[in-house]
Amino acid sequence: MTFRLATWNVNSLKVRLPHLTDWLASAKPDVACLQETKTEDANFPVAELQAAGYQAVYCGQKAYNGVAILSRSAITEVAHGIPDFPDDPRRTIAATVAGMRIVCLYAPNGEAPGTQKYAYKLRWYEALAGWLKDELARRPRLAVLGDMNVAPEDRDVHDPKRWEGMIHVSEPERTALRKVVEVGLQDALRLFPQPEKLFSWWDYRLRAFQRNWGLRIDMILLARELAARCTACTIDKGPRALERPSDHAPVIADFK
DNA sequence: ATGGCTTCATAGTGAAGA
Repeated sequence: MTFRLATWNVNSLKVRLPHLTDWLASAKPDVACLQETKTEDANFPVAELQAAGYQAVYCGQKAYNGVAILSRSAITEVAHGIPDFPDDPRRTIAATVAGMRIVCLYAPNGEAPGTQKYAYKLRWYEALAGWLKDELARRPRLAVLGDMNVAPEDRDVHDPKRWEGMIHVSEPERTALRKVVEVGLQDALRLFPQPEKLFSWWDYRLRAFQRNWGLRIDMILLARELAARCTACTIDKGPRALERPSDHAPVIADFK
């Protein structure tokens, strides 16, 4: 039996619903984690996704943030927020699907080094690492998917010199992400040989997508047991090339 | 490349994203 996990920052579920349902029909993920739904729970498109074959758990708000987990099979043990972290909870949702613990994340943007939002991003990451360490100890079949808002290495940046020290690339952010990975996770994309210049986000401006001026900030992180079963990890640039796209592309991982 | 979109909340523009 094979299994497909995916993550996609849709940048407004309302605007992107046609792209999402088309993509679900073609990519056929068993589980899809969504970020930046920007949708209050009362307005979540439950019926449309049900018609597409997916049940959903979600936690959203008006205008900003919002996360969801879609699944073809039953979703249980839903949890919101990072335990013991006094934060608005609409950046994380976790659930159990098919014996796997799925954590869906929308990491803070951070604005720029030196700002309050940047300090909050680093605090959020520290709390995340603590939570995931406990989660992994309790649930070894752990998969963490989402928009991490950090490009982990220079090869994940189209122009590292240009981006040096900037938001998404600064050393404190990279250290913060590395501490999350080091609780016992592996970056699924790097389990396999990949082409160079592989990104998951491109600025809306300046025809950045056409020029492949991007960053790899969306990822799938796997506990050892799941990494051992992972057969492929790819970034699906298809939806980014459509009219009125999300600025992010989906990341997909396959399992045997 | 030094911002030149896009979204949302609004009812003019401004905030925020990355």
